[in-house]
Amino acid sequence: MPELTPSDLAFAVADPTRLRLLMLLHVARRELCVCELTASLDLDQPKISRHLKALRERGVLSTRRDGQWIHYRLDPQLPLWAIDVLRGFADGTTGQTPYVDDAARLAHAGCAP
Amino acid sequence: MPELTPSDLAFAVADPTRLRLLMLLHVARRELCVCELTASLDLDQPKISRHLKALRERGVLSTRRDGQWIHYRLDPQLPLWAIDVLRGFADGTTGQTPYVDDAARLAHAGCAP
DNA sequence: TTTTAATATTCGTTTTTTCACATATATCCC
DNA sequence: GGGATATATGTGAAAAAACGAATATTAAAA
Repeated sequence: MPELTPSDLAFAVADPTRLRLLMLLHVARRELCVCELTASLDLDQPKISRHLKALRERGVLSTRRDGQWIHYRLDPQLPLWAIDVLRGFADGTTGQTPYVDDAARLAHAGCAP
Repeated sequence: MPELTPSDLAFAVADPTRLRLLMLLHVARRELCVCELTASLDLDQPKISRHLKALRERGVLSTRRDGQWIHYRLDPQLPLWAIDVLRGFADGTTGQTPYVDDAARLAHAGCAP
């Protein structure tokens, strides 16, 4: 587990797709599988997987395997300052496009185990 | 003045030099001129100016001309969520390299008007 | 054991971003 | 006006990042 640096988190949020993933995981307040994330953002699966890998490698997300599903969540060991940063971004994105629509699609995504 | 979006702020912090500039302005809690910023980060002036321009164009920083000096500060109209994000990053960088050294050099930078 | 579903990775390309270096602008002071 | 200081910008080249499409891996189910 690499130590999370501010630059790591900055890189994490700098890409639009990664920011959407993080905001969705933050507002959902639970782990989500790749198919839920793919359905919510309405993007192709390899693209989602590649960004998830970048987030996991830098220690922002952690995973749990459950059969053929892999569940992603915000790393439970995130330092407090990182949680504060994510909450700040969440405040800035509430009510905005495309984050609202992502959350709406998640509510109807019927692919989880 | 463009509206600051979360993606704008994410881009702002994503580059190491820009993050150092923002952290320095945040901890200094006052406007700083380009020569102070250049001396504190110990980087060449065109590089600093270029990053400052990017930050100003996206609404993160604002400027005040004072003769031949141009003073940069965190835009006083930053939304609350953006201030929270910057404070989070500031918490994550306190005591770390190179941010500590930047602040130390600022204390001895004798170039301001 | 073949098939199906979920997820990950490889590869070559394109786009984006950053950089160094030179030069330009602007202001002040003489 | 001419020199000195502070700051900004123009220009390619180099580096980094993201991409689409095809394919590989893994586990469950039939």
